[in-house]
Amino acid sequence: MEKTKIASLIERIGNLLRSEERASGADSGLQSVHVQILNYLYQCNHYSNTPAGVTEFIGSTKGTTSQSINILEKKGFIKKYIDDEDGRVIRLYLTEKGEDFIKNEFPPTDFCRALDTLSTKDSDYLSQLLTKLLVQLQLENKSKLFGVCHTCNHFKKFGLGDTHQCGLTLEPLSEKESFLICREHEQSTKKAV
Amino acid sequence: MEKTKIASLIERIGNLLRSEERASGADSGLQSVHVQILNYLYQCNHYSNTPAGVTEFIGSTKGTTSQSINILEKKGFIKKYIDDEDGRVIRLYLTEKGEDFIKNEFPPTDFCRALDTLSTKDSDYLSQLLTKLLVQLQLENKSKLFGVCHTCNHFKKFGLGDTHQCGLTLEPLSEKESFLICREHEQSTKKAV
DNA sequence: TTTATTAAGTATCGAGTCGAAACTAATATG
DNA sequence: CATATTAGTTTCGACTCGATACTTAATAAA
Repeated sequence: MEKTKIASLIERIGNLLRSEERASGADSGLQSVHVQILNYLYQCNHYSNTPAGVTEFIGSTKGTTSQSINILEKKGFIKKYIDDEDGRVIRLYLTEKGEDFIKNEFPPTDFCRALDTLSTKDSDYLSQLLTKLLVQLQLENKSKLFGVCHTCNHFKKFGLGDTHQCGLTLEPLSEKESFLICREHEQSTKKAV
Repeated sequence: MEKTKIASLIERIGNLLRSEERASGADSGLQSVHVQILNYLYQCNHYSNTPAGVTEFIGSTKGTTSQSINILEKKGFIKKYIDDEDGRVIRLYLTEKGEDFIKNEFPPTDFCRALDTLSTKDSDYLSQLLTKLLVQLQLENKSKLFGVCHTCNHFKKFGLGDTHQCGLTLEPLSEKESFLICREHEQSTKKAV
C-alpha cells in the first residue's frame, strides 16, 4: 500500500530529523520543538510572530507553547514585546543568539548531506510534491494554511519593485517580506473572503 | 534555500501526522509514538520484532522504548515472549486488538484523503524520492538501514515461488516475508559483509 | 455605559516522552 | 573460568502534551 509507505517514510525521516535537532540543541539545553519554534520565528512574517501563530504552526496547544516560549526566553533565544495596537497580543522576536543558532544549526548537517546526494531536479520535485501534499493536508485538517505571501490570495502586486500590498491588512509589503510565512495565508486558487 | 524548505515541510507534515495519530489513539489512551510502534511491529519481519529493533527504528533510547512497550502490553495491544534461542531477546507480537487498531487507524484518514488528491504518478514519485532520501539519511546517520528483504544484499532468490533465503541467517524466507522490514538490511548496491 | 462575549495568553495538573546513567541477566570471547 | 558484550529494565529530572481553569484586553450587544 503506497499510502502506508509514504506515511511511514515521512514519519521516519521526521524522527531522524528530530533526533538530529535534539542533538544539535542539546548543548544549549534545547529540545527539538524549541528548534522548530526558532525556525518558524526566523521564517514567519510580522503578522505571524505570536504565540498563537507558533501554536497553530507546531500543531500543539496554547498551554504547551506558552511553556516552550518561556524556556526559550529564559535561555535568551527570543524576546517578548506587547503589541502596540492590541494589548493582548505578544510579539516574539529572535535575539542575536537565537538568530545565530538557527542559521548555524538548521537544517541539521546530516540531513543537508543526504539532500545533497539528490539531483537538483529531484530535490525541486520533492519540494513541490511535499508542498502539494501539505496544502491538501492543511485543507483536510481545517488547520490554518500557512504559506508565503507571494502565493496568497490577499497578496497584491503593484507593478515593479517594492510596491506590494496585503489585501487583508492593506499594509505595504516589502519584496523580502512577501516571501515569508504568514498565518493568514489563503491559497491563491481559492476565492477570497 | 531549498534544503531549509524541504526540512520544514517534512517537519510540518510530520507534525500534522503525529497530531492525527494522537487524536486517533486518544480513545485507547495511546500516544503517537505508540501508534508508530504498532505500525512498525505490523510491518517488520521476524528478525526485527524486538525492543532493540523498535528503538533503532523510532530513533529513541532503550529506556524510553522499554516504557512505551510496557504501556502497550498493559493495554493489551502487544504480547512479549522470550526468544527460544537467546534468553536475553524478547519477541514482540501484536495481539488481535493491536492488529485491528493499526489496520483501522493507520494511516490517519485526513492524511489518506490528502494523498488521494495526488495523481498516481505523483504519489509514486514522492514515495521513491522519500525512499532515496531516507536511505541516504540513514547512511549519514550511521543508523541501521531498515529496508525490505527483497532489496537486501543478504537476500537470495532461488528460482520460482517461495524458495527465497536470507544469506545472513541462512533461513528460508517466504514470498510474503521478503517484503517486510528488516533491521539487518543492507542496501543491495553495497558490498556484503 | 454597562454587560456579555470573544480572543490572547498564562498557570497548573497528571500521564507520558526523552536522554542519561546505573542496573540485571544471558551470551560470547579469550 | 574470568571478562566483555549484548538485551532489556529501572529510575531520575527536565520537558511535552492535552485539558482545564484562569487573567486580561478588545469587541459586540443591551
